[in-house]
Amino acid sequence: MTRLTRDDIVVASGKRFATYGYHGTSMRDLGDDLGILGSSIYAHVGGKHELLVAVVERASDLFSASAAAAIALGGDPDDTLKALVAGHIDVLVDHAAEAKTFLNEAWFLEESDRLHVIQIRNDYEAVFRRTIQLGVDDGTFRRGVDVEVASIYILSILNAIERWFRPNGRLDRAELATDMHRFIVEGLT
Amino acid sequence: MTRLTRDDIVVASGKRFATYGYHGTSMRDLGDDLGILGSSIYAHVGGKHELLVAVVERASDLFSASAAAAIALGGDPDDTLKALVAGHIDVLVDHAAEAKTFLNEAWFLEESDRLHVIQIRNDYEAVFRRTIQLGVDDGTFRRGVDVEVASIYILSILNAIERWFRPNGRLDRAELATDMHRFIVEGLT
DNA sequence: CCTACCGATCGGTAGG
DNA sequence: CCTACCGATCGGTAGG
Repeated sequence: MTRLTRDDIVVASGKRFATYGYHGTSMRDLGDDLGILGSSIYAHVGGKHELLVAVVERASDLFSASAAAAIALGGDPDDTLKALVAGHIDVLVDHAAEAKTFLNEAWFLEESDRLHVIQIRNDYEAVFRRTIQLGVDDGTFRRGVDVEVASIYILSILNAIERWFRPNGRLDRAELATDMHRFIVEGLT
Repeated sequence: MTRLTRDDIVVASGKRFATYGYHGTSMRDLGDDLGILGSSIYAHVGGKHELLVAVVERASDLFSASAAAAIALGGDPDDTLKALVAGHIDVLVDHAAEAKTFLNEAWFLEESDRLHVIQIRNDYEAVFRRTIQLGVDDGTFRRGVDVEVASIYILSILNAIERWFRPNGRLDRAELATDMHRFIVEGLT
């Protein structure tokens, strides 16, 4: 047994926060997961809230990087949309705990940290909005689409993945991305 | 000041649970909201978990009633879908606290209550699945739609409403229902 | 519904 | 990272 790093503790925090919530997790619970005492965690971090900040920050970095990568790919608006959908799924599947904590527990951050997260989420959503707007402008998507609301619908479908998708289920992530993109573009008809 | 009823306490619990979560709510917080002591709540209920059960039960009754009403309306699958969407929006808007608690905190119910809620959610989702399947069968919706996944997408969009929709915002609930139905049926194109 | 509590657990600290 | 704690708060109860 080698010594734990701050990273180990942040990873374990993410798992606990994702499953039981920030308020449903005690420092002693966390210590149990790590094989140390709850009080020993304070050798690595200043407090419980700092762990929430660290977990949420990881997730927001991943989402931001995904959006940047989708833009960097180039292509028409529909290509960008495809990349945004696949990238979002990747983050949710590969970093489920951090993403769940980001989506569900960020509300419990202290004021300034919470505002910062809202800012990052808004920047991320703006990439979706701009992509759809470009698609409406060039005729890829239909005129009259409410760009703002459509972006929310798309992100709603994407974010809900953490509530039902299991990597070893009937669909793999590539099939999910394809099916979801088709639903977003064509709907039920 | 007249005496409080059990109902008053359940309503206040829903609001607290929706905003701060079950674990983020103490009996003393609840008492403060109601103008009584936390310990006085035990004159009306057996325990904190009982309040969560009561709040979640209200929401599940409302969702079940909405699905039953949509079915009772009759009409073709697309009419039923419209009614399901509008009914779900009504529950989320008119009973926001209970619905949020149902969607986000039911996980913290005790085993048997949690399984019961999962059963009710599954029955509710089954109404969506059957409606879409009927639409695929009669040609209203396209062949090849993954009925199970499409139902999840639709419910994802619907459930996320509690995270962004404000009744006094740019859209009213009728506009939202119309826009959402169109997005579900036609997508972006 | 309040008074007056209870034991358990919470986040966190001093010192090693 | 542990020992040995701390004050605060938790869900809950007995008795009125």
